[in-house]
Amino acid sequence: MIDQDTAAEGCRPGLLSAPLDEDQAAVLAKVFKALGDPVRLRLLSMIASRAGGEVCVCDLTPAFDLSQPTISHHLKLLREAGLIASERRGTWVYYRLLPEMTDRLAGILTRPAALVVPEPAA
Amino acid sequence: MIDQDTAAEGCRPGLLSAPLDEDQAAVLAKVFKALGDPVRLRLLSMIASRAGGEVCVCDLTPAFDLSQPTISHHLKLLREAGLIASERRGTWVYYRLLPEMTDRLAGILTRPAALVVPEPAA
DNA sequence: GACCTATATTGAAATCTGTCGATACAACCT
DNA sequence: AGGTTGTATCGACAGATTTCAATATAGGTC
Repeated sequence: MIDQDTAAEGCRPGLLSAPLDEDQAAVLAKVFKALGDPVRLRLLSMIASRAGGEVCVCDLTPAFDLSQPTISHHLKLLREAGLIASERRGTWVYYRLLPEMTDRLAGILTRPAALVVPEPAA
Repeated sequence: MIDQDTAAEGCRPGLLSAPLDEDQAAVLAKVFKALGDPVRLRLLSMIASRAGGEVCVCDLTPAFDLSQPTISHHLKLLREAGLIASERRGTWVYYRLLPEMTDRLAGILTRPAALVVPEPAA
């Protein structure tokens, strides 16, 4: 499980403005690795784009040509990466996006404004 | 090598607004997989944050406790993911960021504005 | 309790990935 | 041409990842 507060310490300069140290790189790599699989990307997008903000596992599993344990495994990896959270209600388990993590990744991949236009204005 | 134009087709709704289809997921997963390694993340951030926009491989290799072929392999994966490009000048090879790809990823991970505040304003 | 359904965990097989040493290639310099 | 240096490719190996079938667990119903 990835600690939300250490995934990109403090001021978070981002990937693109300063070299990452080894610890930052190790934590970030786990999150990107979780995104580095087509099944998990589709699961995440199905969860994130669902209107109510929640999806039942029972709606996710049949969308793939994969066994139920395999889907469960991928969901676990997304959960351990801090990208989604789950809640059991009765027999069913519902997953929802943790937007803090995707927001953080988006920020990390965003160029500092000063670098977007490399030409000095004259 | 990932084609820049198919990495996220046309209007690019992003991960978070609509379910990805299998093809989009496969292409995107390759890019995220390239980011899913601490060595490659550090390489990318060293390249992206370098003032002149370019880094010589000869400056990258000694920054790691890894063999020269290993660094070369990681650079190749980042290149094939469309994240960086290389140019040979004389004996040395220089790598630079392709900001189109990181921009695209940042966009894909950014929530549509309508979803940022899920509470309707009353 | 016994039974059923939904989800998670376990254990094993096949494949993929990160790493290295050895070697090839490219460009420069005598 | 021959030698030296920087970078890429090859082949091999250890460890990780993806997947499944089998089983376990949680919660519901009868």
